[in-house]
Amino acid sequence: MRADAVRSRRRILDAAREVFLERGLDAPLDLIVRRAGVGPATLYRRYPDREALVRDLTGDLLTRLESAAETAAAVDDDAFAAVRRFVHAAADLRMGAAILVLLEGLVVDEELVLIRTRAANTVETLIQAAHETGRLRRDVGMGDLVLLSIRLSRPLPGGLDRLDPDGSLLHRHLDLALDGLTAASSDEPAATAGPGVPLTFADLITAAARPTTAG
Amino acid sequence: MRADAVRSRRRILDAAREVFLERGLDAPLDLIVRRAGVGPATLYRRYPDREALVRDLTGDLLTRLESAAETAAAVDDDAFAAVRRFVHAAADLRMGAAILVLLEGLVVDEELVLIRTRAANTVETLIQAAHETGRLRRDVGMGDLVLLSIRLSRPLPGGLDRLDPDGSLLHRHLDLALDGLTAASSDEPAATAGPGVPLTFADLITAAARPTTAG
DNA sequence: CTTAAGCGGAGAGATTTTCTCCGCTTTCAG
DNA sequence: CTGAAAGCGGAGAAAATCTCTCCGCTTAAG
Repeated sequence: MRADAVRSRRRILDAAREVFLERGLDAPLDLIVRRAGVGPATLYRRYPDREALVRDLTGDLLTRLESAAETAAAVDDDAFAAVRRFVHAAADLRMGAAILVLLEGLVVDEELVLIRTRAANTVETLIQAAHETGRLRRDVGMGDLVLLSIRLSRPLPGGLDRLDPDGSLLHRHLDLALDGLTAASSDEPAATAGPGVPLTFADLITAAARPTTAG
Repeated sequence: MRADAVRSRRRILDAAREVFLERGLDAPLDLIVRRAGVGPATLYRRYPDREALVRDLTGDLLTRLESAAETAAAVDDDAFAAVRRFVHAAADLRMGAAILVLLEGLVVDEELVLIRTRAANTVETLIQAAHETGRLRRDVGMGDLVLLSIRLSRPLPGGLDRLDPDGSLLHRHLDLALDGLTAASSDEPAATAGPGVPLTFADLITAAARPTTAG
């Protein structure tokens, strides 16, 4: 693959992630083209249709996500610290794009499902370990963490993103929120949230699966 | 005002809030019409242009928001509980719409600014009281709370909203996150987030103000 | 029961979006 | 350095979407 082609692909993928997050998966490709600073032909040449683009973007993000999970598991001794690291990394990748895109029902691709499963397993292991150390609330599951990461890292409308040009506010808010997910110790009055049911990754997938076959 | 007109207005306003949150302030009015289940003429008859709609929506939400703040202040003895109640109420109203709309630069209307200021003052009082009880972290300001409420209550793309048909998950996550905003007591190991600077409401306004006069 | 206010659908006109053709530029192997 | 193949961007036609109005029917309220 030629060097300039690689560059274009990266630009398009980055732009697509932002635009899809801001405007939804059916945003005009035109916007992506403009944000990427490439000509329309460059996009259409590589991706014959919208789905091809979505597929490539998903694969890209999932791969990076999985490697983030592995890094987190390898670097931190403490399981909760590893979870924390992973959530931050996921937010940096704007995992929301991967998830929403992945689950919009477009992807039946076996290879992607494989990557997804592998990433999910790695993270699940991390979370179980954190549960066992007692630092992570038992009623907080992977679904909760994923949702948290999606919500806090999603681009905001109305220029509010200017509040956080370098992402430091995002990470600060993530840290604060993560503190709310720690298990209450016996004498800690802070945790006022009642007990609940952990949200699993499978819950997310089920929810996002288009009700195509239903009815 | 005739009863069916009142009903139409309510439908349109509710639909507009959702659509603006999902697609941004320049979403097609057509979508709003469709979601509201009314004819296009019904919208255009009441609102000659987009701005009129935005203005009415903003006023509606801000008024309700202010009354939520007052209720919270009146009902709860504990200041932190009042803040908590207010944040939940704000999320129910999808405050995000009010804020984004307010701040997208459209509103120069004196009346709206007045309502906004009144609402902000009420909330600010609540927050200061919560700071003084020592239960709310000093480095968490109104801007942080507003942002949190916006982020957690914003509609999600890709069918993920099906996870939470009745809003209970939203409130659960809010509670968890709010627990992260409590002040660390001397022997509490949970709060790992380092100290930071509180985000004020003014910060939000400044950030969102369109750089119209700039340049 | 009258009457005026309000409603929704059809659709013309304007705008936006998709997608391709083609001449110019960049990469890279030899 | 040079040639050839791969890649690029802009212009713009065709299709799709969006805006906004006219008008005959329905509903509310006195």
